[in-house]
Amino acid sequence: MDRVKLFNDFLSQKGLKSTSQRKLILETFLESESHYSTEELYLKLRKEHPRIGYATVHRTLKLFAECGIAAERNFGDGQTRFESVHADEHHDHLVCTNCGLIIEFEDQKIEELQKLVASQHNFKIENHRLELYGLCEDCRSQK
Amino acid sequence: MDRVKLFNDFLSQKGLKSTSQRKLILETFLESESHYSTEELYLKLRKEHPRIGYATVHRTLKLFAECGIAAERNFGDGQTRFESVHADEHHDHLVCTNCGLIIEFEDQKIEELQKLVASQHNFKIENHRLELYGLCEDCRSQK
DNA sequence: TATCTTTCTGAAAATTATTTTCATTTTCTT
DNA sequence: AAGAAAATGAAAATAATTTTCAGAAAGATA
Ligand SMILES: [Mn+2]
Ligand SMILES: [Mn+2]
Ligand SMILES: [Zn+2]
Ligand SMILES: [Zn+2]
Repeated sequence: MDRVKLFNDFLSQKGLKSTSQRKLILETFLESESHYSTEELYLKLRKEHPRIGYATVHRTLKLFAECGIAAERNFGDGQTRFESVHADEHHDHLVCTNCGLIIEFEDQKIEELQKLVASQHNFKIENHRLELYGLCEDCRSQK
Repeated sequence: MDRVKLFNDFLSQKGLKSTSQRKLILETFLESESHYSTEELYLKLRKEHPRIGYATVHRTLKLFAECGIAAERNFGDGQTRFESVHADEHHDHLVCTNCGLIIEFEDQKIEELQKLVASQHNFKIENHRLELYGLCEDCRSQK
């Protein structure tokens, strides 16, 4: 896997150490394409590895973000979430306010229009967030 | 002022009371078009009204949001901000990551494309947030 | 391999924004 | 004016995140 190598390179470049915990956390993080909060990943890990510490999980997720293999997200539920980043890909989110479902999308026209808006204000965009909150297909029909 | 009436109607409809603090906080909140955190508004109020309590300011801002005359925003600095809402208007934000400047914009094409994305996923949008982070004109030239 | 230095870990404490509690005060209805 | 209901402000509680710190582990060096 490529992101495992990216992380290992990041660690050695920073003089940080490769530990069993970091390997485990990265492996589990990459296993699913979830948008994990620290709490959620910690609880998942603890099932198989009861000795793991919350602080270690959190610190490691922050390292992933610093390294660039993960991105921090906030969907307004008061918890920072981390999602795996795929090389140079970008996407935005549809978030179901009823069941929490997260759908990813990318719309090139919207991206272009954002750049246009920024240039109209002499603004240099570093990053952006676009989130559409509402009801997903299932939750709509259940009403 | 219209939003003063809106808030008073909201209070009486909910069986809540009109107090000197609520009047003062609303008046000060409406005075400027800022994006206030509780802390910021509290500090501003305290200069003239040292007896005002932080909790009262915060509770009142939440009431404004519930009433619909204010909206809660999060620009990623860890503080919830409140801004005055103008009837049925909507806007998104450019946020300077260097000086904190906030520029408001509305782009009808982007809004349309958002609806299109949502409909492609059978998603019913309730609300959305679009924030473009980067450097404002001044901060760009100072680099 | 043994030793040494540095970093890491996990538990607990600290921090920070927000929310709640509660005794007292204020509003506003009889 | 009296009573009921709600509001206030200070302090405590809560919750997510971050930091501290003593002991453990990694990995460089001899
Ligand atoms: Mn995502
Ligand atoms: Mn605004
Ligand atoms: Zn749903
Ligand atoms: Zn700026």
